[in-house]
Amino acid sequence: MALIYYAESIKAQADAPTVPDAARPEVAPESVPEAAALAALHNALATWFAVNARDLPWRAAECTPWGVLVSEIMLQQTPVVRVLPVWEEWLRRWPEPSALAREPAGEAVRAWGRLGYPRRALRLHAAAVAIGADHGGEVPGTYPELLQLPGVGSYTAAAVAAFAFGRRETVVDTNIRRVHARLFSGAALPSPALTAAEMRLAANALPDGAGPSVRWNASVMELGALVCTARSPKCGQCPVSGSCAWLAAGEPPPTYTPKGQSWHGTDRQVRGAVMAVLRVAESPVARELFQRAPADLGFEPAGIGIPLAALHRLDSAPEQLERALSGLLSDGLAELHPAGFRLPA
DNA sequence: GAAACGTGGCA
DNA sequence: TTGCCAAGTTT
Repeated sequence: MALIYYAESIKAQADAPTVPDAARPEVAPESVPEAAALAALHNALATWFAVNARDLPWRAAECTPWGVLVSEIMLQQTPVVRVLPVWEEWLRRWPEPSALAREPAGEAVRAWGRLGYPRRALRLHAAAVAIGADHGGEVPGTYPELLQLPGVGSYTAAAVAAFAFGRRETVVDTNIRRVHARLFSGAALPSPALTAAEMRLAANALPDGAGPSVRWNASVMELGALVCTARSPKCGQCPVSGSCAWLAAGEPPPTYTPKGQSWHGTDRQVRGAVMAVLRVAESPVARELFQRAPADLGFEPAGIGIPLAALHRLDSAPEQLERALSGLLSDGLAELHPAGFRLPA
């Protein structure tokens, strides 16, 4: 499968600068290497990427911008291996934005399956509707246009403009942040929140020219995913370990401890369990079914079964269930039908 | 700027 | 087993 990043004819060649000169600080806390050393890094990673890049379907030359957009939304906070089968099914079922826009939003949520953060499915559906209304059914190709779409933030807008349209953009995701932190800044991990200094650093590291910049963005991201990983990085396999500030500094430990996301016993867990029920339910689910164990009902609710039992094993307090249900309603992930709760129709 | 938002695999 | 972590966005 040919990767788009090697194609001679990148779809667009826009070279808009991503950071205005006025935004640059007098002194950057960390900076990229001088031009010759930076060019050597560009070449080293391009060579490494040509050999080691994963053969992902959204990187294929024949993948449409819509396919890239769907992949980028699905990949937000979600590992590649879990996205792959769902992405294939979505693109088979909805090969273009208009196909998805014609469906009820609830179908998008149902097809989202267990990818997590189901509001992404809702927003992707809304994005498909907006693409039909504002862009003639074609995924827009510029950063500001993409940024207007629901569920598309600064990372996704830059990624789609770069990887689907071949534009020179400052793409900064968690992988790129980590590689930059180690390679340029000598830190084990990036700061908890993305800073303006990081964006300047990333913009300064970008090679000139659309094609090289796309290749650089993709290869740094891939290096972070495969080699320069958060835990136990494989520095022995790293093509730029000789230039790594973190290695040169003796691999200092992180200067902060990330706060873990709590899960057990949270409203979030209850929301997830309720959504698991609604996704498999064949008809609206009465509130009573959420509150009483299936065994106590004296019958097996049609087409629900195991997810409902899982919900009851949580044994959440009534007010917690209530918070979850009302939250899902206000988020548009569920709606209240006379017969009970269901996915949005 | 902090907090909320799913899910499952791995150490 | 518990906690970390994964191609972030929104409020």
